[in-house]
Amino acid sequence: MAVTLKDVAQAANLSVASVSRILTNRGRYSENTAKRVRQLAQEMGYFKNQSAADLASKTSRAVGVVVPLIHTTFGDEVIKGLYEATMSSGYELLITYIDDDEKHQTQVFNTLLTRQVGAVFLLSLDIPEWLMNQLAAENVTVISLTTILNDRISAVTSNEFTMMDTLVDYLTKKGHTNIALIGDTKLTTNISSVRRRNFIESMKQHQLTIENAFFYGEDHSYETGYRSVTEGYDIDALPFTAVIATADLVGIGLVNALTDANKNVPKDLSITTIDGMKLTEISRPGLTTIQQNFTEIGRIAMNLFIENNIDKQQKIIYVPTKLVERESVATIK
Amino acid sequence: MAVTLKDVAQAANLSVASVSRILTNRGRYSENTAKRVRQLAQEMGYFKNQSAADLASKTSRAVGVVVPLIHTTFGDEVIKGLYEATMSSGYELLITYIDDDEKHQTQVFNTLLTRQVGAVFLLSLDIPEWLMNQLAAENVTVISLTTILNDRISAVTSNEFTMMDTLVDYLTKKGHTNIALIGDTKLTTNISSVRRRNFIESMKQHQLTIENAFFYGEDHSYETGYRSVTEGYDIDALPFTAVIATADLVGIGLVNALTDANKNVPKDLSITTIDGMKLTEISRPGLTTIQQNFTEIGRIAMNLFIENNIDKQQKIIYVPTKLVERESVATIK
DNA sequence: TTGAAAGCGATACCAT
DNA sequence: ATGGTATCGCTTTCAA
Repeated sequence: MAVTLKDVAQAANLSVASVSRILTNRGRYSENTAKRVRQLAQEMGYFKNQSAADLASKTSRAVGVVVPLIHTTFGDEVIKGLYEATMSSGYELLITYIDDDEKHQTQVFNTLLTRQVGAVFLLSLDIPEWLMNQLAAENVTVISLTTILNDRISAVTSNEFTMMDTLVDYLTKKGHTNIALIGDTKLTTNISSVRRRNFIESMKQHQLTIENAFFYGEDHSYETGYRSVTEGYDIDALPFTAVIATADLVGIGLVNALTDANKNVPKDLSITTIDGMKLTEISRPGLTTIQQNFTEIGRIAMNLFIENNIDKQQKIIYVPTKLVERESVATIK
Repeated sequence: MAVTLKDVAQAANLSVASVSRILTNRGRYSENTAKRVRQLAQEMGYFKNQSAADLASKTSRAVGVVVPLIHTTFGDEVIKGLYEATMSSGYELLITYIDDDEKHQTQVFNTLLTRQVGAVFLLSLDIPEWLMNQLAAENVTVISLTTILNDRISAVTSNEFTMMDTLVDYLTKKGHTNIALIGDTKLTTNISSVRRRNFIESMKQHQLTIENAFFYGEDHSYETGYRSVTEGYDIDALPFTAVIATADLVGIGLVNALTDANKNVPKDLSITTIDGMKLTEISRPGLTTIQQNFTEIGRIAMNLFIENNIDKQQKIIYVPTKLVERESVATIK
C-alpha cells in the first residue's frame, strides 16, 4: 500500500491538515516544521494521490489534446509546444487520437470529460457540431490549433491568407502566372476550402484570373503530390509553371515524380510548400516554403488557456510565419 | 456544477449504489431498470468523475509514457501503437517528455507517480539508476520500448543483433568488405554501444576484421550523416564502400552530402539504414533499410502490461523486422 | 435486485 | 501555527 498523507502526519506527529498545507505551500505554517515534514515525506516515499486531490479541490490539472490519426506530420511539434507551456503550470496533458469513426470519437471525448479536463485542444481537427455542443455544455474551454473552426471557438494558428498570399506574391514576382494548388483542395471541409478560396483571392489580387489557377488532390499526402503530375496532368506538357503544395510531403511527392521522369526542379517546374518542416531542408533541391511555427502555436495555446481561464470570448491568435527561400523555384522571363 | 451519480440516482428513484453498479456493469441488477438508468444518465449529461472512481476503487486507469525530447522520429508511431491497444481496455495514456535535466526528470516521474499510473513505458530511454529504484519501490510496471535497458526491466524491441547482422550479411553478399557504422556510435550509453558491439561481432562472423570496420558520429542526426563524409572522411577517398546508418535521417544526410558533392549513390557509396520509416521510401535513391515495426512494438507492449499485470518477471519480446531492398546499394565485384 | 453506509486520500473551512 | 472535520463523487461490502 502506498504512503498517504495520514501516514506522514502520524510520523510527523501532526494533523493531516497541517501536512497538507505544508506540502501544497498553502496557508500558514512554520518553516521549521515544514522542513521536517518535507524531509519526512521524501524519506517515506510519499506521493500525493492526484485523484484524491482533484476530487477534494473540485479541479483537475488535466487538459486534453485531440490529434487526428492521419496527417500528423506536425502533430508532435505542436504537442511539444503544449507540453513546454504545461511544465511550469503543473497541468497534465491527456493526449488522445481520433479517426473518422463516430463511435470512437464519442469514446475519446468521453474519456476526456470523464477526467474533468479543463480544456481540450483540437489539433487541426474538424469535429461534428454535436460534439461541439457537448463540450460547450460541459463548460470546457476548447481551443483549435492550426485552423479556425468557426466563429465561436478560439484558435491559435498561422494566418492562412498571409501564407498563401506570400507564396503567390513570391511566385508572381519570379514571373510565374500559371500556378497550381496541389494537395488537399477538396471542398468538403472547412480547412481545405479556406485554402482554396485564399488561393483564388490572392491570384486575383495579383491580376491573375481563375484561368491561371489549377487544382489537384484531396489530401496532404506524398502520393497526391506524386500522382498530380503523373496521373493528373501530362508531365511533358504541364499547364502551369509553379505549384503551391498544401503540405511538405506533397511537395516531396512532386519533386520525386519529376526526378523519376528525368525532369528538373526547378527548371521544369517550380515547387513551393506550406509548413516548412525539416523535410523541406533535406530535400534536394531544398524546397522554398512558408514555414509555420508549430511549437510556438502549441505554447501560445496552452498559455492562452492558463492565463485566461475565465474569459469565454472567442480569441483568434495568429502566430507569424516565415518565407524560407531555397532552390526549388526558377525565374521566368 | 456537473451532474453526479447522486443526481442520476435521485432522478431515477434509486440508490447511488444501484446506479453505480449499472453504469459500471458490475454486480447484479435488472436489465429493465438498467436501461432506464442508462437512458437517464445520457439525457442528463452525466459523466463519471474518474478521479473519484479511481480513488474509491484504489486503482488507476492511467499509464505513463515517457518520450525523450530529442530523436523522436518514431515516437508517434510507437505511441499510436500503445494508444490502439489502449482503446479497448479503457486505459488512458499520460504522455510526458523528458530531457537531460535531472530536476525536470524528477518532476516528470513525480507527475506520473502522483497519478498512480499502473505502468510506465520508457521510449528508447536510458534512465538513471535512482529513478529505476524509485519506480520499483512504487510497484509500477516498467516496460522499455525499442531497447533493452538491463536484466530486470521488461522490454519490447526489435532484435538488435538480427538487424545489424542482416545488414552486414546483405552488404557482404553484395561484395562489400569495408563497412562504416555511422550515426550514434558513442560508447557512453547502453543503446549505442550495443549496436557498435553487434556490428563488430557480425563483421567477425562474416570473416571481416576490425580493420574493415569504421565508425563515425555520436547521434542519430541528419547532420551527423552529412558531416561524416564531408568532415569525418575525405569524400574523394573513402576507406569504405558501404555504410550502415543508425537511423534513417543519418542515411539521408549521407545521400545529400554525396549528391551535393556530385557523387552518386550507390555507385560511389552504398547506403543502408536502420529504422525504415517513410523517409527511406521517399528518398532518391530509395534507401535499402532494415525496417522496424514501431506501431507493433507499442501495441504489444501495452498488451503485455494489460494481460500480465501480476507477473513481475522480466520479459523480453522481440518484434520481427524486415529488410526492405531499394536502390541505395551497389554490387561490387 | 436494491439500499445503507463505510471508506478512498486529499482539501479547506472553522476553531483553537 | 496547528488541529478537527465535513466534503468531494464514486465503489464496494453487507444487509435487506
